[in-house]
Amino acid sequence: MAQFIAHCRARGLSVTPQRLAIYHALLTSSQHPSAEDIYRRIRRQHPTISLATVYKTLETLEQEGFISKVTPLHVTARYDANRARHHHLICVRCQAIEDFSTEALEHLPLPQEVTGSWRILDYTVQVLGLCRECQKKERA
Amino acid sequence: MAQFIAHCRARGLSVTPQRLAIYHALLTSSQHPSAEDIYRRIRRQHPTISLATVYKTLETLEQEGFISKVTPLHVTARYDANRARHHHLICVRCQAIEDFSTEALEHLPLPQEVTGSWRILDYTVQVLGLCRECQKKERA
DNA sequence: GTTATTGCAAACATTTTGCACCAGC
DNA sequence: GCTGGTGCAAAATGTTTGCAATAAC
Repeated sequence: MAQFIAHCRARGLSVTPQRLAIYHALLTSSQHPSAEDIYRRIRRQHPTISLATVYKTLETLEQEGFISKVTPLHVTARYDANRARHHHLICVRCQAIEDFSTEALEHLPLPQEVTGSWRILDYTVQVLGLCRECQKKERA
Repeated sequence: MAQFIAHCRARGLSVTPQRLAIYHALLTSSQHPSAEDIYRRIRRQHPTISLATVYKTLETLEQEGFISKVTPLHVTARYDANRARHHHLICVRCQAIEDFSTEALEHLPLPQEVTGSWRILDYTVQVLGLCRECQKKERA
């Protein structure tokens, strides 16, 4: 948390009670809360905080590399009729999704602690990166 | 497509032009369209179709196992302050998300065709399954 | 004092629902 | 004819934006 404050100072970001509370809520939660979850939790200490502030702060924290969205895709659902196991390349810039599949990822070694308690139905690898087009645009 | 029709008949699902068009649009698209994309594409042939029908049909197709959502998480964004590489166990029943990490998944062998054209920034494995609690409830 | 942040309200986008009409079986 | 599907409109949900008041620096 001291490191967080130092980082904010260094980057010219105000250190506000709201910002600290939001970051603290995320740090001390193991349940991948939604913006709404965080909002409800924080409201006890900060009764006037607004959901919009939570969203804005989460965006800032993500830009600064402190947190990440667990749903890296754009919010809108995307559908797929490809029924074979395959993985996704997701362009972080233009949101394009490309399939790939490879024998090398057919039988991932999931640890015993996972297979012991969960019943596994399926898995996919989500690779984040820049597609060929967006690499060009980044250089421009 | 013939197999699709046969499956619908066997399951007591009506074979409607709209349903066929939606499934066809998905089959012949490699770009993981959204509901809106499908809607716009189909409207040329079916000018009276509604977006609600597209959504309802997509849900049916998913239940029947013909398609899947590329965003398997619930629509709301979930956040994470864990900065180390880790993977997600997602319960398909209660939406819980649990982290796990293992040395075995630290350096996944991505194929040359991927690393050759995309600039890879990160990846995570998304495992879908039933958590311990929901396994119990399923049996009940 | 200046700049960034907050909190409100309103807008926006996506998805779901209720219901009357219609089509498939 | 019965059942399930469609299409419309309205509601619900999640997220973003504009802006004036306020707090951090």
